[in-house]
Amino acid sequence: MTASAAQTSPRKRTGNGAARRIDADEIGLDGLIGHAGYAVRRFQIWIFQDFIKTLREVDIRPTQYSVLTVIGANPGLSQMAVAKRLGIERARLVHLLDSLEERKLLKRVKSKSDRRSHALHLTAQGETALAGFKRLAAEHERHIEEKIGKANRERLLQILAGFT
Amino acid sequence: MTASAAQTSPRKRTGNGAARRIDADEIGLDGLIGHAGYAVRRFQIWIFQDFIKTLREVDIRPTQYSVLTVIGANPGLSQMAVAKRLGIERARLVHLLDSLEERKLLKRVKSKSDRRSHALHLTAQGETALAGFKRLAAEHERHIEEKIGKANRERLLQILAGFT
DNA sequence: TATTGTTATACTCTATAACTATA
DNA sequence: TATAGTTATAGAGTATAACAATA
Repeated sequence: MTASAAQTSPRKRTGNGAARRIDADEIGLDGLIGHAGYAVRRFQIWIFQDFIKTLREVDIRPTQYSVLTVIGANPGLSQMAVAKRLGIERARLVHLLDSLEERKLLKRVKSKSDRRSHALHLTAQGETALAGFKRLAAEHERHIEEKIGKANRERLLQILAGFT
Repeated sequence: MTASAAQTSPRKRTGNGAARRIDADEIGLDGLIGHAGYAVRRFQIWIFQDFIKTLREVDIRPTQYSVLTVIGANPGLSQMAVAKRLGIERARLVHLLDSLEERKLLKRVKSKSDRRSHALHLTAQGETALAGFKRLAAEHERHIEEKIGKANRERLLQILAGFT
């Protein structure tokens, strides 16, 4: 990690030293270089944008995908359990589930053992749809591989395994 | 950082098999494991929370820090240039600058060469304050090292260097 | 015509608090 | 009492569109 991030780009000579237009790639980041948080944030934005674009045809966003995947793998989970596992506020999960339920991808079933809670299940339609979402998500992962390299993606997953 | 994040927790025996309470760390993520986006997003949330906590005493958030750092390293930048460089919407930057200007950390100076634009500068007070913010930010980076290891943090920065 | 800074609107997400029905 | 789900609200943050001043 060196101190300067400035990629060289052709200097524009305008004849007016003071007013020269400065391109974004000429601007130094100074202390921001070497900040893991900044790099991770920019990378995360890139990843989400690619995910959203790749799954646009099915109108599924990253959080919706994570909710469906976890319920698919653990049928009968309560809303609290899903919220805790994914780090989503339970108040926010209510709305996420509302929209997924309206789209007939999952259903809330009254729990018999604890009548306060709902058991969450994918519908048959939801199971089928999720399989399609997963194929598109795999395509998205390949985009990441193309961007940073297969080995780097693997290494990244190893480094961050503790945060899942 | 091992492959499994599950901390073992005492199983709760209720005598009611069907209704047993499921702890968050018992829930499988299925397809989410192996998704770079999910791991990166969780990591990014952890980093931002630690940054906000570490710089709470000076009331500076990650985006504010990045704006001050870039202006400090490139005095006289226009709002458009800062917005482009950091990937912030120019409409959003207006409000960010408003609050930083109210706090006397920076000032907008009318550009003489292009009277549409403002040249951004730190105030003397802003320079001094930024030095303190940088010390706290460095402390935050050490937290990351403690969390994932020094070598892994370095490797991460290398992998993501292209996104800054 | 195009660009800079600004204002405004809508939608996503986070963070809380409070309410209800249960436990 | 405490918990699960819900509703509501406020503040970030993102995404747009439109406007005035200026290029």
